Amino acid sequence: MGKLRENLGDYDNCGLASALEAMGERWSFMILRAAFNGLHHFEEFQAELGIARNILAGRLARLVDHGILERTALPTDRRKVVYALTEKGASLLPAMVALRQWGETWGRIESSPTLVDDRDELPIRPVALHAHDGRALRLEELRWKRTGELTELGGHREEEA
Amino acid sequence: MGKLRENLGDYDNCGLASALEAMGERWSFMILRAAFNGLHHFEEFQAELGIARNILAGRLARLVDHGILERTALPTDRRKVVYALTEKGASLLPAMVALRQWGETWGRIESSPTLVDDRDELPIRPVALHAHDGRALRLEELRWKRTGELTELGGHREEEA
DNA sequence: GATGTAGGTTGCGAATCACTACTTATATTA
DNA sequence: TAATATAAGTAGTGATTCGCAACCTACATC
Repeated sequence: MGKLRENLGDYDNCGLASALEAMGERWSFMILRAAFNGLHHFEEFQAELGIARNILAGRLARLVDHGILERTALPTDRRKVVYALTEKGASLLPAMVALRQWGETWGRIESSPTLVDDRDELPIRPVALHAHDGRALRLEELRWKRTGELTELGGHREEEA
Repeated sequence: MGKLRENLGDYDNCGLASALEAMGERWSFMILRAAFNGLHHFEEFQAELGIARNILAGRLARLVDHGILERTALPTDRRKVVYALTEKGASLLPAMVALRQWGETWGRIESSPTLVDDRDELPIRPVALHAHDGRALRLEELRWKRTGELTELGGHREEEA
């Protein structure tokens, strides 16, 4: 078996590291969740999450820096600042929901509100991986394709004894 | 070891907070990614990620505590320890891939290897949210349903000025 | 003008991270 | 068998970040 692997920790080449660079800090995902739930103001986030104010200020600034939130001063009340999800921020929804579903499935979560389709109020499907034709894919059915080479994913490598 | 920090909110008994409790620390997702890529040993993780040894030891112990990795001593070489993904750990794949895809889409990632269907080597679909019948859902088509009540998601609240 | 509100910043102790050296147990080699 | 190498950690040490509370500034309201 080839020893070809991805170069982990290489920020230039790894989307996961890049995502974590923006979202990997403590509270970032909870802030995003609050934003998805319609919160827009510093004091709202602070009250809802119970996060320390300096930490919240730092996180919001970072999320704005990364283009996940957009910061706008409200013209009707110049004290107020609106933090709104950008398209980039909103596109984190599948990742966030996948994480949330995982937590619900495996954690001791009692009764969380469920994400439902607005049209029929039926719960959405669990987030899963799908082939180009829509088939659901399991771990064993996946590979990395790296410009001509193939690497097994999730497989066991022999111990070189 | 364990939780010296306060828990993230207990935000509505939220699955997201629960997931972050297990996976929210620095390096956890990168370790998981390495595990998905077939790494099994302490030294492999350490060399690949360049993470400090004490931090790695702590993270691995935590992931084992949370049932994401399973720790087994290798009988053929009693120095070696195998860290393997559990079912719970493996079920983080959609969340991880969603994060990764987001990072690839929005970051300045050059050329990552692509996840492909093992059967036809075609790239998998971007992770997305789907209704019970398989329709793709956008943010505007979603609501929280909370045992009887409905909460708008992503909507604007009125400024109570 | 006085008071309240929104969105921060500052200081400081506690907790965590990261770098390096050390340890312990096992395996391999001479 | 002794010497050396390997695997998986621990321990000591600073640097960094977190979290709490108090404070500050601009604006709005009374």
